[in-house]
Amino acid sequence: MIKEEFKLDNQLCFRLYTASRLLTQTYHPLLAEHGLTYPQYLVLLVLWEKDAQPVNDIAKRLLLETNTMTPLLQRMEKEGIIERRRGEKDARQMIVFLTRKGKELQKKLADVPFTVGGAVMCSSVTPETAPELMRMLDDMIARLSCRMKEENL
Amino acid sequence: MIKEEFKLDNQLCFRLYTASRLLTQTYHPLLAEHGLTYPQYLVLLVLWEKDAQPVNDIAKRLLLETNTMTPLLQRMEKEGIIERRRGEKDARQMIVFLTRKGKELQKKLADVPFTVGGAVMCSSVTPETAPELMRMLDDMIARLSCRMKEENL
DNA sequence: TATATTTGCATCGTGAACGATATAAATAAA
DNA sequence: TTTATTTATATCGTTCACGATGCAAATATA
Repeated sequence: MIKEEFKLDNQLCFRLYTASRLLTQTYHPLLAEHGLTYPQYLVLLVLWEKDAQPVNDIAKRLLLETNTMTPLLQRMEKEGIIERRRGEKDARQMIVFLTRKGKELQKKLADVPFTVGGAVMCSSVTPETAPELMRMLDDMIARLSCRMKEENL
Repeated sequence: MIKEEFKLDNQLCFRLYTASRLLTQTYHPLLAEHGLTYPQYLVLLVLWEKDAQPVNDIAKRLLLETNTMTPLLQRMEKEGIIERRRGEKDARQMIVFLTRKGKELQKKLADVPFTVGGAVMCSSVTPETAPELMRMLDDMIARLSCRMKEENL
C-alpha cells in the first residue's frame, strides 16, 4: 500500500498547479481574441496601475525573474502594446511604457474580470469565501517567497 | 483611478499562479538532486499508486493533454525511470511501466513530502486549515475542468 | 465486407519559467 | 582615480503547457 503522503489526492501543490493551469485556460480565449497571453495580461495589470516602470519593478511585483520578463516584454513590444526605453538617469534600466494600443486594451478587456469571476464561482468559492482563500494564498506566497530569498545568500 | 477588478491585488488567478510557481520552486532542489522535474514527480506519484497505465489514464489523472505527456514520458524513459510498451490488446495504447530505478526513487524521495509540507505551513495554512483549502481548490478544479470539457462540443 | 468515424498517441510551433551565465553601467572600496 | 563589487538587463539551454494537426489502430455504420 502506498504511503498517505505520496497519494496524489493529498497533494496541495498538485491542486494549486492544476487550478492555476485551468484558470489560465479560462482566460485564454478572452485574451487571445486581443492577441494577449495570460502573463502578458499580468504585465498590463501592473502597467495600468502605474505606467513607465523599469523591468525590475514589474518583475518584483509579479514575483518573476528578469530573464522571464525580458523576452515577454520583447514580444509585447513587437506587438505594439508597450514601448521600452533606456532610463535617462540610469542607463542600465529599461523603462517600460504603455503605448496607445496598450492603454486602449483596458477598455476592450473590461468584461474579462467578470467573465472569469463567474467561471470560478462555485459552492465553496463565493464572494463571501474568496477573501479567506486569498488570505491563505497570500500567507503561503509570503512564506515561500521569503524562503526563496534566503536560499540565495 | 484604476478599477477595482483590474487591481493585481484583487486577482485570485495571480495568487494561484504565483503560489503554484513558488511551490514548484520549493520542490526543485529536492527533485533535481535525483534528476527529476516536478511534472515528472507527479507522473511517479500516479505510477506508484498503480503501475502499468496507458498514457491516457495518466493524462486524465493529472488533467494534462497527451501532447504534454508524450514528450515528458519520452524524457523519463531516456532517464531510465519508466518504460513504454505498446498495448497487447490495443496497439494504439502505450502502456507506461516503472523500471527498477523508478520504483527505488520512492524510497529516495521519502522525506520530500515532509520537507515541502514544512515549507508551506504558515499562520493561515496549518494541518487544521489545509483540508478546507484543498476542498475549495477541488471545487474550483471540478467547476473549471467541467467548463473546459463543455467547450469542446 | 467496405467505408466512415472515433480513439490513442505523436509531432510541430509558440510562449512561458527558470537555472546558469554574460555584459555594461553604476557604485563602493582601495 | 583605479579597481572591485553590485546592480539591471539580456542571452542561452532545457522543460513544460497547449493549440493545431497528423496518423494508424479500433470501432461503428452502411
